[in-house]
Amino acid sequence: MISDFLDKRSRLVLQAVVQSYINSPEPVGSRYVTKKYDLGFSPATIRNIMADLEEFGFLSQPHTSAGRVPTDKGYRFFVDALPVSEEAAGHEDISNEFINHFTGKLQVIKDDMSVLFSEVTSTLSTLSHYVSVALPPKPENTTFNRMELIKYKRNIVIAILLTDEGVFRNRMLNVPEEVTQEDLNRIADYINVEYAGYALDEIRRTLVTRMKYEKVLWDKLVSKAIDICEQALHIAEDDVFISGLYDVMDLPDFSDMARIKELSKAIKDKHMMLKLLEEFSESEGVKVVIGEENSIEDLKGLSVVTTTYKDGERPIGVIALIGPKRMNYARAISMVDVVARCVSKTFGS
Amino acid sequence: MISDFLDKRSRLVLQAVVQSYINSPEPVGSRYVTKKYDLGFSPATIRNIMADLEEFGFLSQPHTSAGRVPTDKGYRFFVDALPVSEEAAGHEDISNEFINHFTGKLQVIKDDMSVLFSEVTSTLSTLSHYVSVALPPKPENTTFNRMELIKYKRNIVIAILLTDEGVFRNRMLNVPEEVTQEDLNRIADYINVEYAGYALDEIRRTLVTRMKYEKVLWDKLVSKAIDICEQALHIAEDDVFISGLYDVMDLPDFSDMARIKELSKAIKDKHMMLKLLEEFSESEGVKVVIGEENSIEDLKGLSVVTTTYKDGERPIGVIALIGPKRMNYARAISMVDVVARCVSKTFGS
DNA sequence: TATTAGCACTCAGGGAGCTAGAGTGCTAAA
DNA sequence: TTTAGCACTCTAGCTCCCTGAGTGCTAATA
Repeated sequence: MISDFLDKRSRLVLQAVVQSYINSPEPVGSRYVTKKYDLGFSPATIRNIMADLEEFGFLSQPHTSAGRVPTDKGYRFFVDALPVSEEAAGHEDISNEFINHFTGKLQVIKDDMSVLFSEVTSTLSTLSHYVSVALPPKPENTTFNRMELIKYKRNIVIAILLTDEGVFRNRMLNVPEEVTQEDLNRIADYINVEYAGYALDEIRRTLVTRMKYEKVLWDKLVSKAIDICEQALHIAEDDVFISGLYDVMDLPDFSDMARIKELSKAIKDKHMMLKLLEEFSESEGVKVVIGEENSIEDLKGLSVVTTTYKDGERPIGVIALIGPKRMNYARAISMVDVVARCVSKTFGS
Repeated sequence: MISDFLDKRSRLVLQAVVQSYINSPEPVGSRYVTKKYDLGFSPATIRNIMADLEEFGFLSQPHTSAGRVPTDKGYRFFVDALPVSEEAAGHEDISNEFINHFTGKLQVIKDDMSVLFSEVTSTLSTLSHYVSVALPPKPENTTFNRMELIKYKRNIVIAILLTDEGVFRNRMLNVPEEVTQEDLNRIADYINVEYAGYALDEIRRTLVTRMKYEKVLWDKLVSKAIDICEQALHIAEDDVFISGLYDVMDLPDFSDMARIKELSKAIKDKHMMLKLLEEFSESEGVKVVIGEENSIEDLKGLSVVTTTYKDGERPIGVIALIGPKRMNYARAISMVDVVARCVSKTFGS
């Protein structure tokens, strides 16, 4: 445990330094700490403590005559020491009014996943000034409701996949010969009876073997219909919602091109984002990943705050904020948390 | 006509300067022109010509001892003087191989507008290194095919709007009382008979008055169904596809934060983009808008190259590239043109 | 008369040198 | 154990200066 190494005094100083650096990204000097945070020590004492903290790896100096800057380890300590109680965590600046308003807004657009999550990410990034990312419900947690096949033109069929969560996807299928709407109804009925109530990924597991039989029993159209299920089973890259590159440009951390380029490179690769968020798709509560702790190379200079939203008790998708390591963790955590709760409420109803 | 003012010599020099500045964004000196472009004159002569060109407003000097830089008027001359013949316009660097490959790719994904246009914009921005924007087919040019109403859960109905172009939109409707699938079929049949074959915007025009009657004749559900049509009639802001902010960061023109911020601000406002592109939605062929010619404030420092794609002969949507004023117009024009042709081909088939 | 060589002039950009100030570590005193 | 004092370090910003690229003008040239 970190607190084994650090006495109370050191912890206070460390927290003061991190807090100050989060407030404004300038190396923190000993004098500044004594002035701003009334710890009851002289600069000299603070200097000694800071030297110790540096030795332990919590702080570092950009150069000899500069103040101290937190290391990843320093941020980690700071985050772990944040008050965890629901209400104390900084929710106060996110009013109940907002929660009600936002939940109401989501309620209206909940039938369209893409609108819903665009709204979620854009709200989150506008409020936080960090980049926000969201993943729609995972197929593992999505239950097949039924499929509808509609004859569209001569040899084109539209297939619509419905799930209990309301997520649905549609595809156009080219069918070789002409089929009647009655045929289509029969095929859809067959599939619906077979698969209703299964989770999409359960279906996927049995799909490959089944398809061979189906192909024999029915015509090609059935296998095409099943194909759609298959397609709906994977979260596509397009399903990663990202917003806030513009908002982030206001932060001093991204005032030079190199950092912005780095960040946009990271979030441009939606596949990578997907991988990142999936790591956290099962976890409960808000998780914070700081700098080098990140498994993704391009994010090692940044921090990520993630949480899951739920359908009832089951986490079904992920919401995250990506910002500089010196991000306002308390605020980011509470924002992600509040928004996830709103989304959960929307799915619950 | 500009060529009235300028003799051949001046035009050659002007073109050389613009070309050179497009190749690399450094003020062009007289000596450089003589070295690089063999016009058969000494630097002194070039200097005289350049001084004239500056007087006419085609060139300007960042400061006295620097070379010349094109003004908007200079670019305009350059663009107008570009060879217009199809093949000479620089298509050679976009191979037939690419066209075939790309058209094939579009063919596969053409049933999903959002995938289609994401592909179009991302391809275009990756190839050109400029920001690319696209607008899906406009409702004026979209013909109502039919609507399907599917009972989903107890009091939720899914409505699906089909058009001849294959664009369709779906919405969930809350219905107050329980309705049967038969009811829904009857309602859909009614709407389909009434509106089949009309352009979506024609429907919109008659909608308001009709709705009052329908409401009396049928129940609320009908008006909800018509509501969906209404919703589908407008191009929503979400329907503007934009890509390439990352690609553009490699250009020296956007090597400082201010420019990038400006650009992202401009393209963040999708509503504005929509307005911009709609200006060109009826025009034939490729249009170029340079700097101050732009009606949108945030784009006055940039250039826009737009064209339309067609369904048969009718232009139905817009594709554009946004880049620095010193963009490679020849290349941008031919790229936009080629891609629009590919898209047109996809709609035609 | 049109072109060019020559020349004086201008100005941005970059490097050298300097200073101010913030911050440190160490030592010795409280 | 804490603190005051002090010498030391290093960056950021400033000025000064110089270089080089490029100009405009004038006079010579074809």
